[in-house]
Amino acid sequence: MIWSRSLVPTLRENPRQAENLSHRILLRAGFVRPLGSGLYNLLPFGLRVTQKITQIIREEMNRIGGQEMFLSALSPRSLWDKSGRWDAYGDDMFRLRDRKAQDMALCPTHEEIVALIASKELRSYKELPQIWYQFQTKFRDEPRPRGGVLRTRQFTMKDSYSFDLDYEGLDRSFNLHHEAYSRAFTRMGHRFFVVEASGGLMGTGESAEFMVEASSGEDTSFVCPGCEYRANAEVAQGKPIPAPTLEAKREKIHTPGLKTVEEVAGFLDVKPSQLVKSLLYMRGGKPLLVLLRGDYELSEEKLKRTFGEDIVPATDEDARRYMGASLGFLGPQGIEVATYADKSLEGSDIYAVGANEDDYHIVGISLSGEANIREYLDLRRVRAGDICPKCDAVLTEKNTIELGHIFKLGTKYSEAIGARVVDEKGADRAIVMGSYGIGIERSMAALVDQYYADERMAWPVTVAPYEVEVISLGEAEVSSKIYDELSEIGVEAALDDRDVTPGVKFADADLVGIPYRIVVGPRGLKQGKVDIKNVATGEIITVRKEDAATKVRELLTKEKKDVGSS
RNA sequence: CGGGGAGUAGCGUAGUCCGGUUUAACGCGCCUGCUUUGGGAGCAGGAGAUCGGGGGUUCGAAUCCCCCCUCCCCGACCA
Repeated sequence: MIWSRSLVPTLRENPRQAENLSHRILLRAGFVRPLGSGLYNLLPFGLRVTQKITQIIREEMNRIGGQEMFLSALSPRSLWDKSGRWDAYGDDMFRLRDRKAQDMALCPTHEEIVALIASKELRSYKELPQIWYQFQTKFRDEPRPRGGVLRTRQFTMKDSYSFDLDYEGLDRSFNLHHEAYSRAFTRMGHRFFVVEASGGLMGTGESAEFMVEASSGEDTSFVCPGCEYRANAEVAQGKPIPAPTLEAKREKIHTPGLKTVEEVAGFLDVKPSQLVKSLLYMRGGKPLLVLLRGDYELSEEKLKRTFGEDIVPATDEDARRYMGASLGFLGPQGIEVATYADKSLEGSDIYAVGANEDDYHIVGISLSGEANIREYLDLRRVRAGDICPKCDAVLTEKNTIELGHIFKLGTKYSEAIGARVVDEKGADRAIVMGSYGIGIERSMAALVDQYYADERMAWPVTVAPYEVEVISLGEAEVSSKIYDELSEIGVEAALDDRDVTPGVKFADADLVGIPYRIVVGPRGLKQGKVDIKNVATGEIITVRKEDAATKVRELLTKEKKDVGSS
């Protein structure tokens, strides 16, 4: 790569719209350019990094027997009607109409497509298991794209799908993906960890996410410092922080207009943890009351997983009809409504609650005495400070970027689309599926978060846009000779031959992050020598100019081996 | 969708509150020439803007009023 003839549009200043680190650096280094909200163009350097990421994943997918395909990004509505996702996807799906007025979707994912292929092409259990994968542009009309390339409306995904006869087979395919992902992310240089996760729109099977800690991360993970427990905030469990027991006689108190936990607790002079939040929901036309300790938040995700997707918050009218009071003054006593409590309330019995009468609360009520609780469930969102569910350490909260997600689907899509095979007894069975995804551009951004330090980037050698950059300080002849030698021995080199001052070249090199640097300048050449710098460590070695190329290759070979084995 | 912020030359900004001395300014970048070259060079000259769009008020609008669009951040939402 000859710099003077290439497009590497670095920026001297921070672009106004870029607030988070990885976005700012990718922009300034000339890797990406925005096109619209959640839309990006990958420029040459950005493309090279994503191609290397892609190739690593491809190798690891092939290693577990994955077969690469390339599926259509455009698909007819009928397929999505079969799975119910034409409706379920809502506004997140890009839809369009063809010239014959047929509804089409720009695929946000490809379960339906692969299930269709399976339904047409797979007949017998003897053809299983199969793993199919692809690198594809996905389209999702996200409500709020953010973080540059971290969450976009069009992005590249490695998605794969496994097809097994039974759930034991699915476990094997799932584990194979777990291994492939671990190897792939390790080779890319990610310092990742794996968390328990939830499936969201995909379904309800077991799933795990591969996370990287990052300041700009938009996911929250809880990590136990004492054991191996790691979970996405959506599913994380924890033992509540113990709350002091409320010492109070039962008393009804006038609390006009006070609805929030802070207002009520402050007025009643109790701790938020001594208050019960009574949250009314409606499911299938029937009311359902959820009780929660005042200092915790409900997890909508857990609520839906426990009671079903159709559960919705009650309106004020619902509250009046079933509870006899407005939202904000509800309590668990003296009512007929089905009541469930979060486990955070188990630690104590006496609490302050809404009186089920507008503008009144009751202090000192006994849940065991007056509330008809059907079951104690895990319904709250865990907080930093909660106790690990598996040991006694205190959980810590981390901002994370989700690199990949592996997910046990089961037969949801194979049933819907009719992907079936006969088993060894000749009986017809729905194929058991799994689905697995890695966001490619996001993986690049996450690496910036991990490897940008001290005002400079240093990509891991396995994914760097180029392996070594030759900086010519007015020494065109020697520089291009070294560059040619590097190219000949198979090292990916960039030659900065521009007619600009040294400062500009060094500044751009710091942004672009090529991990090795050969500086060819008059100072060293007096002794016939050049400098080789390892950008990440800052270590500089001086070698004879004739030896520069082979020395760099040697360093690279060693480092690549280290990355692969770590 | 709720809340906040921002659109002025390729980029970063000032000017906007309080309309007119601004032919819309400054830095960087860009072009030409000379000098310079181990961390974002110096001098001289030059090009580049219908001030996000539309409408209105006014003798006069980047500046005031109305409508619209776009982008960013927080939240809701989200394989």
